[in-house]
Amino acid sequence: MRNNSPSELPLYEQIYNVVRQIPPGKVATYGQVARIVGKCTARMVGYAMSALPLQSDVPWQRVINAQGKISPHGDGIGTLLQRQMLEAEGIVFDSQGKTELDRFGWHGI
DNA sequence: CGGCTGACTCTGG
DNA sequence: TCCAGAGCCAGCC
Repeated sequence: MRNNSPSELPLYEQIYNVVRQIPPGKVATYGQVARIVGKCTARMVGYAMSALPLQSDVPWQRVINAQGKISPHGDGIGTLLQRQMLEAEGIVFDSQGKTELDRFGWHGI
């Protein structure tokens, strides 16, 4: 097993590790991921996501803000792409671009 | 080694 | 309901 010693892994990698655990069709908030990692804040998660390319092994698209909405980032291309990918997974957005965390929110493992 | 940047969240008005 | 400010930390140049 890859030593699961998180202390040896960079914080960003720990965050990515948690994000990879989010199952398809579900979404998690930055704060939620931060809470699972237990040693970083919601901002750290957002910063870590920004360091990821649009195409990566990490389902960064499933990470949204506490309002259940997608935070605008980049030129907006990534934001729109995120919404499209989430819709492709079955996530539904209302006219406000908001999703129901109560229904699609990830509860953790 | 110093400084800058960044996809959040909360509270108050 | 919307706007503004503060707190927070790691990675990169």
